[in-house]
Amino acid sequence: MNGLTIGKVAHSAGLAIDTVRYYEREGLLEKPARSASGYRHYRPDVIARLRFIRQAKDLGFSLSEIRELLALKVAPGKSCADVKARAEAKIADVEQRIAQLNRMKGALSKLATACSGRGPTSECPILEAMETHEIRQ
Amino acid sequence: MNGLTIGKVAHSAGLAIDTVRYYEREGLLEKPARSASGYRHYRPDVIARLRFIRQAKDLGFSLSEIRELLALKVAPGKSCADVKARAEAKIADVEQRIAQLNRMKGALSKLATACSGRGPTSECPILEAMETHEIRQ
DNA sequence: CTTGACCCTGGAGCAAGGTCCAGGGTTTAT
DNA sequence: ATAAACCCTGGACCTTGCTCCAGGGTCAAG
Repeated sequence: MNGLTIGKVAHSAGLAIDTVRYYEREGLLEKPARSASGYRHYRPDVIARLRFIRQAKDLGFSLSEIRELLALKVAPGKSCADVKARAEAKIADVEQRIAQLNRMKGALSKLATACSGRGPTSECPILEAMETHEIRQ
Repeated sequence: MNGLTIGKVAHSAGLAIDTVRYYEREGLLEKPARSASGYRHYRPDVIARLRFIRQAKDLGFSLSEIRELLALKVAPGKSCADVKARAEAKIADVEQRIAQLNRMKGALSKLATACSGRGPTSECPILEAMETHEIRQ
């Protein structure tokens, strides 16, 4: 057995083996080939996929949102307009998140510089950010 | 009873009443005043606080991270350098997230324009983003 | 040819973050 | 003065996203 076993891909992606099997069950990963003895055998590109999943999760996407992101691909020929529309919706969502994070960053910077300054600063500048716009509808 | 009851603040923040009580138990919200009959009675600024919590959660912060963010305030006089250091650490984290999201956005844009073009596009351009850098340590 | 490191399945268990009663008071509109 | 709409507490229950066995094969090194 000289290929990519589950232990190897899990390790390269920084995940537990059980997590990889869990993602397979949840449909985030397609079922891999099996060796004669039943061992899972992966193609090298699943590692990138697993890393993507991990990072998207850290960014606050749920597994079903990630499933949708991964499903967005140009299946040559059909439903092209549909793919485009969905991609654009995701882009809008991502932009909202970025905007929120920028507001939060602004508040944090204000807080960080408040110390050096002298005047009284607002009790909790964090709350001044994020006042407008919503995420996820 | 003409003040802000739990139902009113929950509704204005877009949360369920039970969730507001839950946040109180978890220490994200300080205990409000009570009416003679035991009803919670809030000051108007909790609404901003609740909205902040909701949005930070949507951005992928856990309740304990949010608790830390809310605790960052200039307590006049002491531990100022400490507050500053913690704020700067949060800023770095936020910047990482923004960078990740920008990469994801780039991949999505590529995907959205791929349709209009003609050449064969990579099977799943999403995976090309996010290749580098980690979030949360 | 055995010992240790891996892999398999199925299912229980767990932490976070809510959500939902039951059972019982309070307020307000009519 | 009574129904409808709220609020209270305490505790059970639920969904997500893992994580951890038990019980049993497989593979590589010495």
